[in-house]
Amino acid sequence: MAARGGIDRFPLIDALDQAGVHVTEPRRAVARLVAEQVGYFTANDLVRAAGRRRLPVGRATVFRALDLFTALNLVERLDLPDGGHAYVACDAAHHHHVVCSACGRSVDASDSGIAEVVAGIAERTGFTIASHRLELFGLCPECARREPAGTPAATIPTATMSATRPS
Amino acid sequence: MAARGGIDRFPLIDALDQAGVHVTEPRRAVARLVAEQVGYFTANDLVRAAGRRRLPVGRATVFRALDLFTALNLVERLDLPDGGHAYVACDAAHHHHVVCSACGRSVDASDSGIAEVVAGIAERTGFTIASHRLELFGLCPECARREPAGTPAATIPTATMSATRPS
DNA sequence: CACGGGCTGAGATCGAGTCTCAACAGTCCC
DNA sequence: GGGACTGTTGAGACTCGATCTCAGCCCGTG
Repeated sequence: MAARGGIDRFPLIDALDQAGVHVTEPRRAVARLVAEQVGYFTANDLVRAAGRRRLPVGRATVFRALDLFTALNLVERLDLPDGGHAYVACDAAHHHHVVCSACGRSVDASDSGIAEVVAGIAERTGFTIASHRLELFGLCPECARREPAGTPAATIPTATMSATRPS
Repeated sequence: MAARGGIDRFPLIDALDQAGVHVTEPRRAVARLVAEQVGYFTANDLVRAAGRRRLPVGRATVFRALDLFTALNLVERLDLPDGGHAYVACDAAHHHHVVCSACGRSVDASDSGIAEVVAGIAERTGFTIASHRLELFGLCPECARREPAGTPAATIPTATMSATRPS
């Protein structure tokens, strides 16, 4: 529930504009829904949310918009351990996410230092590394405080984050 | 199926044994199939392979066996860049995978250096990182030689990883 | 030998994501 | 101002990977 009720200008929408993509009403609606999500969300979450609020967006359009956002690096795709997929809104710059497996919140983490690790692995294996993905999961400060280590109360399945980027 | 003279013994099967799990014929069959795979494979690859060779394994059993193997860390689950899922057989020790996107071969890579990166991220974000996973995609030395950088892997022979999947 | 628990297979079912296609909207050109 | 064009949309059918159900079977145990 981020900035709501304001003019329809979100970073997301600005970015669409800048990317030379048509900013249509359905896309705006999806962008708004994305901006309101806390933590990660699935495509179906958006479809349901849109339906609940009678927004003018069809299911296919939600998927298309998410594809578009993903292509523009405005949202990042998560791979849940259960095989499903989810998304998180984020900056366009390449980075990784640390996902709280209790509340689902996701925080950006720069990948400082990983480049060297990747380079090292490339050298050792002889592979030409085209992209990498780093997945981190654990507990955010709040949840860690609420559930001292060891409490298996986490209801949300451990989400694994993946930011695949061409290197 | 090759070695028919004697009891089939694979590291996989030994591990099942040690884990106190029943080593049944279907599980043995799945283990054998897994051991025969080159590179990564999907659950469906195994199902098809089993069917092709008339092995006594049902679809559900393949999935169950893979779950079991995954739980025992005998097999690692990969999230392919295209959102699909695959598996690779591997050691139980923690490590990472470098996957060739042309031939599908997967090589283990020690995670030297990543621990520091993860620690740094944990410190910066305040998260308690429970686990991490790093996956690297690129070209193995052979494929890189065959397809010099820049050449789009138009004719991917075996496993396709980013484009279409054989139907 | 009888019993009980775990494992199995076949098929039904679920559900995420894709594809098709006609209709529509916004933009550009004349 | 009008017409044409291109890109977008929505509804729903469809695909296909994955899971669930459930009765039957097998193995180890007492």
